[in-house]
Amino acid sequence: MPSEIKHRTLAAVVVDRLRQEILNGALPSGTALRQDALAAAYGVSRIPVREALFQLEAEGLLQIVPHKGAIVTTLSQDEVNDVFDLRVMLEPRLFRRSIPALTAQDFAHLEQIQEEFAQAIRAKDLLHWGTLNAALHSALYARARLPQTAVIVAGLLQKSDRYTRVQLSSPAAMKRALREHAQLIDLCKQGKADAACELLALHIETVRDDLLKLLST
Amino acid sequence: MPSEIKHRTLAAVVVDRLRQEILNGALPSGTALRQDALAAAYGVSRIPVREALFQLEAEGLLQIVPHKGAIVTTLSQDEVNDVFDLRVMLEPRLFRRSIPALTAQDFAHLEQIQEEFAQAIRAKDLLHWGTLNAALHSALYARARLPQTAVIVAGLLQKSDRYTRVQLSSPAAMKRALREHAQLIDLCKQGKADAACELLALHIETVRDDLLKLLST
DNA sequence: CAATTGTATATTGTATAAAATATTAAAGTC
DNA sequence: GACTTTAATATTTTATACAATATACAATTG
Repeated sequence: MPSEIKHRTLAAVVVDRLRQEILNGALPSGTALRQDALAAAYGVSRIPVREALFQLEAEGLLQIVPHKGAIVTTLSQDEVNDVFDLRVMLEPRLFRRSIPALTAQDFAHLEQIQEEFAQAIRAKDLLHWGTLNAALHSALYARARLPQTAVIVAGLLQKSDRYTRVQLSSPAAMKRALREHAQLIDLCKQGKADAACELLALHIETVRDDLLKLLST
Repeated sequence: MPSEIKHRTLAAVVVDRLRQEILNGALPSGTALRQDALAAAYGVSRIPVREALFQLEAEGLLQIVPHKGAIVTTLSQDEVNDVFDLRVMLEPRLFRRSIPALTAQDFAHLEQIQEEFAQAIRAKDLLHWGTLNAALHSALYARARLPQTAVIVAGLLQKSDRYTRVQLSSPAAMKRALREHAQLIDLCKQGKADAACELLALHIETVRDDLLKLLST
């Protein structure tokens, strides 16, 4: 049964696969997840499936009702607004503390993500686009040394990702994000923290507005 | 089985009891939790214990290392600062949206918590003090209709509670909190949102400063 | 003697099976 | 016919048993 080389726990493997399917939209909002079916699909018993479900509930992707089951959650328009408002508040705070401490290695990492980003756009690979977007934002905040905030923002990025990757497939929007990310990195290198943070807030609000425009139609 | 009146799932019962013990300080930071021992102590099998551990890890109270075990986490002084900074940013936002929508029933609930609060102070019952403090803050934000923020703040309140209830046992600090809570409720009733939010931020910062003073000595 | 390798033990991770609970359908009563 | 009760079924929850992994320590080798 062990198909992979890595010795991670099965529960962790199931978490990753289930999360991927939810974020992809393969398991849309409202889908009821039956432990038996998931266990059979992944070729494991129900114990690691249960543990995966609990973790994903903690991440906010599912809601578990005792003795009834797990369903994939949905975010209302108000909740989407809430998520992006929080991002506008929290991400610049991380960014400002991170900028002066970013190393050459960090910038190399950022450039690498940007490269993959551009490739994903060329290949119209919108599945990975969301993940890369979250990775780039996280990389910008790598040196913030605010672990509590970082964990919260990582969760918000994931929730955003779930919507942007499904809705925001327009090449124009993706290219604009790429351009703005490049500007953010440039401003970092120049140490222009104020301008960078201001642009970051605008960047997040731009994505939010694009998303809300699509959701309202 | 020391089961309660209601038949919740055993995992949920274990979660509550373990969390209580961690917040109380009965299980101090760094304590290694062995599944077998916990199962024996609570008279259940290891399955609900495991699920409880996973949930508490998601809450940030434990860290689980695969195949090694779970240990009770600790918060550095920087992390405590981070938590309180987040509270200062997020709680007034909830408060402002909640104030105009608070009902007479909400105020009755607040008064009730205040009464229990005062009783806890008189009885020097500092174990419940932290829980009541979190309950009162949450009640202030009951009508904010920002579910994502509410979940995050609830987590922050719990993390704060873990420290304030152990360290901040001074009757003077508790009485000051009681007085400031009363002022907050009064300002709400008068609809003075700006003043209320300003006082709330000061209130949180006051608790933070008291706590840091104790931690530094 | 230092380092490494092998073995014993303890602990966690997973599978299988039994118990508890909710849902559905049918039967009976008014 | 509508409503309640009750049996049947499906699903979740928990317990027990087994497998995998890590840790500690002894044994071996250079």
